[in-house]
Amino acid sequence: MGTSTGQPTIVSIAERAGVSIASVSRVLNGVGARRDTVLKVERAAAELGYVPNAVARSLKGGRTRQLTFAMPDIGNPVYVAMVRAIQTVAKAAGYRLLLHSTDAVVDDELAVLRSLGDRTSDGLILCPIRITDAHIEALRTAAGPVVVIGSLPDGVPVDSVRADSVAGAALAVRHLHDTGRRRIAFVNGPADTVPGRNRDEGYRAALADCGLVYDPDLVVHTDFGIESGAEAADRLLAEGRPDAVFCANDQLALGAARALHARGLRIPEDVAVAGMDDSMLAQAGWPPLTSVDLGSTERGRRAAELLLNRLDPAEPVTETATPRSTTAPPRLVVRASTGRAAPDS
Amino acid sequence: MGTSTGQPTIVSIAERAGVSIASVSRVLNGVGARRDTVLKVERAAAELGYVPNAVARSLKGGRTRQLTFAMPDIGNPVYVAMVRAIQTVAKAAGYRLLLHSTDAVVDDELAVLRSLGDRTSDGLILCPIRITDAHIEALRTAAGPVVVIGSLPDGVPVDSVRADSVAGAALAVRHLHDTGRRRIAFVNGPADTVPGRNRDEGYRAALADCGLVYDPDLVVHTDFGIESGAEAADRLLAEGRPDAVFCANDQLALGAARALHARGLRIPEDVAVAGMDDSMLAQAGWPPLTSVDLGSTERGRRAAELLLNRLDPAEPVTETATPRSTTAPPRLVVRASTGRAAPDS
DNA sequence: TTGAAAGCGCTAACAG
DNA sequence: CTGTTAGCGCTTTCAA
Repeated sequence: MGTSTGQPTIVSIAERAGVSIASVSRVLNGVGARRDTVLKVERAAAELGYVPNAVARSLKGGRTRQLTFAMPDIGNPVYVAMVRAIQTVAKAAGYRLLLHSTDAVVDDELAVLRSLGDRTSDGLILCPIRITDAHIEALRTAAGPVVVIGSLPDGVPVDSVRADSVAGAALAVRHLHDTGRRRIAFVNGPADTVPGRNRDEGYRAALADCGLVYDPDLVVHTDFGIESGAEAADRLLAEGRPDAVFCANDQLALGAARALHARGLRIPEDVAVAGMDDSMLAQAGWPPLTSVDLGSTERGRRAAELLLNRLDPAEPVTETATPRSTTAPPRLVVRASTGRAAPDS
Repeated sequence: MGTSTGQPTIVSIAERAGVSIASVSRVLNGVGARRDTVLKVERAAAELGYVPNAVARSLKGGRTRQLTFAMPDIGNPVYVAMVRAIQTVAKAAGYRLLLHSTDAVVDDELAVLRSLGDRTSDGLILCPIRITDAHIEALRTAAGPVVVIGSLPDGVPVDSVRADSVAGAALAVRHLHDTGRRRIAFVNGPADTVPGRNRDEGYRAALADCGLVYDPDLVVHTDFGIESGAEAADRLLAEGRPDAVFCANDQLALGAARALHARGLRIPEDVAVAGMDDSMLAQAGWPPLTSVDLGSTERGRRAAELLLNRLDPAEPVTETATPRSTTAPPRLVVRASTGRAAPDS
């Protein structure tokens, strides 16, 4: 029965070409071989429709040429931007991208970290929603290179890429002040997350900077999402009489805009609205949303580059290697939602 | 010097536990073993922090427990919805998800199909932008199970999941007619794609159904994207005086809405706007967009299920197996952008 | 119940 | 330049 069923392997090629499997391997990898050997092997491979088995290669070589990206929720435009950037860099370097949605479940994030040990991928980019002691421990003992998108405490030997949401929030608040707003409300995300705390810090700092006082009636913490933004804005409108609403992300801002529209308030004449992330959503609404770009794309790109760099044989991961950390600068993108206030206001 | 460096393997465990690697494997796989053997092995494994090497397992078992999803552009909310659904199903079944952005490049799609032969993943979900003869050929000779999200010609032995954009477009047009519109413009995507043709078909059929005549001045073909939608709407407004604009996806609709706002036209009082896909964008704008849900999530889910079913050892892929095809029913989601026309119009 | 050994498909060291 | 062979880490006969 000659050749057995199934996919062709180097053995089938060797048989067909009448050479050894070693020669097949050499030809296929472009290592030296006699002209007619090359020809025979190439012909046999083509006739058989041979495709090298990547799994066998990985086992032998110890590398899968796969990268893993784990983030809380692929439904969030911010993570989509990251995926896109990472995929682009990975593809260019000949790596495949493995996607993991953790649904913001801590145990899931830890499981992903541990699963680095199964050698399924050569490295991991992790975007945790929160960093617990368990995270730190898992990061210390990770079985392979990891890059974290987010803020890590000092002393954790892991590369990271950060957003500067303190500065970002400040950019937005100052811009609102510059365009004449004095009662700047703030719809923030959960208070117990790193980004939440940072944005709050930026908001307060910028207020002080502009000579405005912090008014608790003008601040709401909620979870992310359009509905939450609408509810939060409703509450603020009733209590605080703001002339601007600054939101911790674009979804919240879109929700706030909806609430304003529903009340017949004009944006930006009556109330200005600004968001954060400058996701694709910022341009979706009406009026287009002023937003602070925290560099999602840039962070994804840099994270992928850092990781690939660690995978580069020239720069092996050593316990003693100093962790590298870069911060993507925020950028204010001004659109119609924060035009000048109406003169009579 | 005793145990060598690197990750622990079954060999290190065997040494430590004082048993053979076969016993280690058995214990780790829950196959019968004496009580104290089990204990010894489990202790050694725990102490060493052993994680099974998935690559070696794959080589032995011939399955990677990975699925590949290839689509044109992860930036498009429709594909994000699919990724999300696929990831959920895959995760539940113990499969990882490999993501491939083809950037709508045909050669890239074909390369992905061919790469099925490298055994990197057990199956492929492909969402092609267009189906060429080369696609058909590659699908016929695919080295593993494939599910196509899109419309395949008869006779191609591949499972597929389709959207019914003909019926979907008709739903929207009839709804616009029902709410009193009579000059219903249509901003469609490229004419040379299957979805483009289908939507056009649905539009024409529904017009006829409603007793309206097809007016070329009310139809524009463009590519997808917010800007394109705005430009198209501008052109239509100048030439056709429509009282409704139906768009082939939500991005176009958002663009159209922007153009209307910019001209001071009210939505829906002066002009109604409807989109397609019912993506997250539909709820982002103001007013919230009426949109036809073509079942992106549903299609992703079904595609993943079909694929997993083919991977199930009980139902092996046979050349003679009849390809299965399901169609996700469209659903009209009515929101404020298509409220009744102003009585005086 | 256990151990020895074969083998998944490939690469690379070593002889010839 | 070419063939033989060992081995990547694991599962799975086959004997003992």
